[in-house]
Amino acid sequence: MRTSQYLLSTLKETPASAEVISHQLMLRAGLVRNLASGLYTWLPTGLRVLKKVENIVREEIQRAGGNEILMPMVQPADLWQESGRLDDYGPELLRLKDRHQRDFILGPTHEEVVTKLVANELNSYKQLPLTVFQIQTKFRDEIRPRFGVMRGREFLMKDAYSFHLEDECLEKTYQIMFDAYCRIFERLELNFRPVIADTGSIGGEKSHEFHVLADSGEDDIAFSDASDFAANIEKAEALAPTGERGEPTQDIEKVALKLERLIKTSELDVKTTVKTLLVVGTTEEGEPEKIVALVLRGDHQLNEVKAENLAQIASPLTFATDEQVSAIANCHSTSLGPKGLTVEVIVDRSAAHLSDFVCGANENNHSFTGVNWQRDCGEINIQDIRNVVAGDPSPCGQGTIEIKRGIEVGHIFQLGRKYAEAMKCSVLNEGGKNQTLTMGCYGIGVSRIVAAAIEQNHDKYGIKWPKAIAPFQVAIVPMNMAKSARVKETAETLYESLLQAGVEVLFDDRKERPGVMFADHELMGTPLLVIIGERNLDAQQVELKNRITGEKSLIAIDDVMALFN
RNA sequence: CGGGGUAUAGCGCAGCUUGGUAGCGCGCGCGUCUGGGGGACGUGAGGUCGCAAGUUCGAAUCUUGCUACUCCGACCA
Repeated sequence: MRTSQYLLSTLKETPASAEVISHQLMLRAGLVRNLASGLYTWLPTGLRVLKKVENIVREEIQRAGGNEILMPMVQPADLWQESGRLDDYGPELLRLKDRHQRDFILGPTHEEVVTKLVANELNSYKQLPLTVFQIQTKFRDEIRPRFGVMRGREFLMKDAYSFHLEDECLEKTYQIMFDAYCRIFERLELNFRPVIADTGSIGGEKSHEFHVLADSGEDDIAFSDASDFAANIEKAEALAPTGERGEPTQDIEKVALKLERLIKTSELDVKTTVKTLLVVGTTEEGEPEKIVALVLRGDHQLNEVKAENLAQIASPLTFATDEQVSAIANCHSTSLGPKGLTVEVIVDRSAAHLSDFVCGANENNHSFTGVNWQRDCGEINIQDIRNVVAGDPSPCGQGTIEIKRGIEVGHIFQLGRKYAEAMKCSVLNEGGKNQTLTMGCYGIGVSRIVAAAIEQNHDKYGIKWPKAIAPFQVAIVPMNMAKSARVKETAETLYESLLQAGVEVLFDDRKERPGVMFADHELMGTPLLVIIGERNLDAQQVELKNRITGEKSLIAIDDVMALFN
């Protein structure tokens, strides 16, 4: 490709709307342009990268036994009614009507369609196991699109689905996919970690997320410093403190200060206090709303996913209103404490291990000191409801927890029979009886990977693409070609040879000054520049510059082609 | 959806407080010089100041309403 024919579209200045580095560089290097919130046009350079990522994903999923298919993006709402997700999925699901007023949705994922397909196509256990996948545009009406293509509303996703008669077989395919995912991210040269994950709205039993480590990531990942253990903080278990809880040594005493003031004004260690949160509990139909108290050590944070997963607590997690708080405790939420509450009290393991602790007194601006669970608070339910923090013992039993930020680029699930049952997806088994299938599903955010790769590979000059996904392998940068017939001829000849050899080459044939060309190619992250100038032509040499290492070297013109064999 | 911010040329911004000829830098066109790191000089093109209504002799500027974008929280590949 010649730059004179190419939509280069680089920007010297950073657009004000871009916050994270990958978004800034994607705009500056001319990879994408914004159309509306969360919607992006891919320009030639961006599309080249996107296609390369897509192809690596495709190759590895095919190698893992996947059959590529393509399902419609527009799906009948009936299908989602059948699986029960039409109501469950919420406003993220974009709903639309056709000219006959029939209800449709824009596909955020394809469990329904694929399960229906397989239910129709497969009759016998002999056809199992089966894995199908597609690489296709998804639409999710995100509450807050941000960070460019990192969280767009429309995005390119690889979604694979596997079908099995028995769970053991699903386990095997799950492992094959897990390995395929590792190979994909290794080929992309990304610094990634598979982590134990919550299954979220897709549902199911076992799940791993694949995270690219980057400070701009939106998830917290908990790692062990001594083993392979890694989990999304949503799912990382906080172990109960070891040893026996201390015996009460103090009498309970009321202090005329709220907890917050007490911590600020005295030597009181926040780790000897507990905080109490009131949330909405689950109720049977017709019952009045129920409130549940959650108690955590003062320095710990509530893990909302863990709380939601408890049977007593309504999902999504909802905090009690000020009115509900005063109805139950006759005080502000800042003076709540577990002693004397009439609602169910769920206490985090660490809070439950305290003795002689300090808490709110359920009376405005008053606290208790010297409180003890058994003696003062009666029946409590002990659960793991907090976020792990750096320094906690790892739940795997080895080492301590470290926390890093990650970008979720892949997620694999063992779905089990949830969708197969709802969509009546079954085959005849060896005994000639109908048997419902069990399923796995495996997603990769293809467009998000492009942004994640930039987050991990850039410097002050621009993008430093991993080799496998650079938009061009090499750029030819002639010095003052307009004035030097020799430079022009050398550049043209080399360009033709590279094209012949099937090398992805960008020939910068613009009448630009060298600085402009260098800046553009460094911004775009082309891994190798071949610089052709009068200076070296007498010796029949050209200069090579490596974008990643910054190394420059001279090489004989005749040896350039050998670099690409 | 809640809470902030912004909207003036392709991009980055000033002007608005105190109403009166729409500006700067980059980019873009043309010309000359220059030619190994976003060069210089000259000369041009490009804007119904987000939209609508109001106040006023007069609105980018004041008032009201709307819309879009964006940042912080809940959702997720």
